[in-house]
Amino acid sequence: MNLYHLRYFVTLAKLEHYTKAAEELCITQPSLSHAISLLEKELGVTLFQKEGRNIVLTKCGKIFLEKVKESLKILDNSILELKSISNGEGYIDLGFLRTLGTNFVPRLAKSYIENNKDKKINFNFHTEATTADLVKSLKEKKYDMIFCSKSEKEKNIEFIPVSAQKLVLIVPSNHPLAEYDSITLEHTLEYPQIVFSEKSGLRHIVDSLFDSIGKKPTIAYEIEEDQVIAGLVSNNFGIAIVPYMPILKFMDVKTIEIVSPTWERNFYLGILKDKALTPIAENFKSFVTENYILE
Amino acid sequence: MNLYHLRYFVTLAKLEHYTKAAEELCITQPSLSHAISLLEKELGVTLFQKEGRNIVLTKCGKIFLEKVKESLKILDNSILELKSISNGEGYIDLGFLRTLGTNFVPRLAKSYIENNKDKKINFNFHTEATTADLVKSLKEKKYDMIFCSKSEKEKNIEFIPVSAQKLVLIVPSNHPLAEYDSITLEHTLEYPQIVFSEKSGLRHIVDSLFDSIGKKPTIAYEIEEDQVIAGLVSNNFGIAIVPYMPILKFMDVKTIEIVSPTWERNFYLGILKDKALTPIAENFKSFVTENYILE
DNA sequence: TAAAAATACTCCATAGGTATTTTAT
DNA sequence: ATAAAATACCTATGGAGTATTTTTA
Repeated sequence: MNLYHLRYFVTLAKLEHYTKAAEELCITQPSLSHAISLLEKELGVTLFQKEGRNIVLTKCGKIFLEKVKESLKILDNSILELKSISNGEGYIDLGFLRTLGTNFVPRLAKSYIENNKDKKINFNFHTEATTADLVKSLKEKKYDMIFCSKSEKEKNIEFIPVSAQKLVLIVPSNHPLAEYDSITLEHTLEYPQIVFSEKSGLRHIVDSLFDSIGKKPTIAYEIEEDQVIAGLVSNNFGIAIVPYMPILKFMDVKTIEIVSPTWERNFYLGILKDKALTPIAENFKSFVTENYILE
Repeated sequence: MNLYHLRYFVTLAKLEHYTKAAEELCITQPSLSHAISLLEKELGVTLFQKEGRNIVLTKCGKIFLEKVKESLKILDNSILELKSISNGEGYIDLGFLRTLGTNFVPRLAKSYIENNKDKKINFNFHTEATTADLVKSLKEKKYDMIFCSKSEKEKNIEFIPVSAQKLVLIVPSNHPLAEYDSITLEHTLEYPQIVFSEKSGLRHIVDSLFDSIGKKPTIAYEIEEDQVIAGLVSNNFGIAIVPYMPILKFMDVKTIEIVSPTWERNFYLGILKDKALTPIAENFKSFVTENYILE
């Protein structure tokens, strides 16, 4: 038996005519005749019988036809899928730190999809709390690649620097601090602050920065979303310490660099060195390395 | 691509080891290696990658594996089914007159199944009201064969005589009529009779027999089941006219031939002359022709 | 007699084999 | 040094072709 023979069978069953089927299959009538008789011999049943000078499917032929069609359909769909994958379509399993999920990753994915509008591309987004967790999952092949911090000890993961995330102070544009371009954390203490809610990983980071200078800010509001915080700041609800994000340029807030204590978080694209990437993952990697912007 | 290649792929995916997989497949390692690389070339993606000195499935390999397994399972099951059919297993689509469904067909089918206990055999029973209907369906290939009356005009149907069904009178063994071996319908009139209920096709037949002599019997009971009628007769509830059936020999009733008016119904096994029968249908035909009993 | 399928044979593509090299532990 | 896979090359099976015969409307 042979895949071609099965396809011959399906076509012959459809047309119930050797000469026409052979023509459609681009083979000769005797070849088709021979192929089908081999199939019948192997199965031990007759699939077609003569009726006058034509042929018709037998009962066994009908039983077989149903299943062969079903089986070939699954196979052919899968082949098509793989061919589309080889053409750079398909999906990427992307793992990343939750903190990158609000801004960096969505923007990057959107931009990649827009740069490949002709292709069917999907992302499966997976977030985890720590780089260690991400690295573990990456090694288990759960993800094609991850966005995370650098882990020096992982020798078989390639870490490509992608983006540095800094903390900045944002204040309303009419605020007394708005005249500064840089500032120390100490100077923020006299104004009520809008901070990230306890749920956010960033809350912990900002808290420990204040701990490092042995002070606590006055909390005006606790909010989850960074953009909402920026919105409140621009409307005079307080000042806030947030990760730098491009959208701040377009909002009515003053963005001020924090010079002491400094905090900077560098992010990397992590890929298993010896793992064969799918074409789409390879493309995405190229896209990221060619377009990564250290803001 | 090739069915063998797909099977090679599944085995290799299972073992993730060329040498072992080649051994299990009874081919050499380079042949397997070559076959898989052909498959990869055709699909345009890599299915396996080296990991140390061994190999593992890639993401594409996993996607493909699922579908190939699914597809081959359907195909292999169907091949097995056809092989079992070629071995005389499977099912027979049997059409017959409703009147034969109470006795003749069930007994015959049961007997055939018992004669082929080693094989998985099933009957799909289909009843229709008239021989004309059955013949129509047979020609439409709805049935493998039918049990019906003879239709002389159907030249491309083979009618094999199978069983002649006669009407007989049954009376309790201590009944006055029990001394006779044959009788006319006229002589039954003076005793109350157990007759088939209106639902039964036989009621109509018996009624028209009485019509032909211009009389009506005294009805004691109306019953659907022929065996129940025989049971009532043996227990002195009345006498009855029923089709002859072998079980009467083993019941406490006297069976008396009706000599006037006579009624006999001959049944035939009808098979399309130019239709290829499945092995099981062929077997069943032989069984019927070798064992048909004209009682 | 003409249309269709089956049969007989011939040939070449390719699946699979043998020998060897490359790669990684 | 050894286990594993890849590569190069060769052989032979069987799938498909050509020519012809058989079947039936």
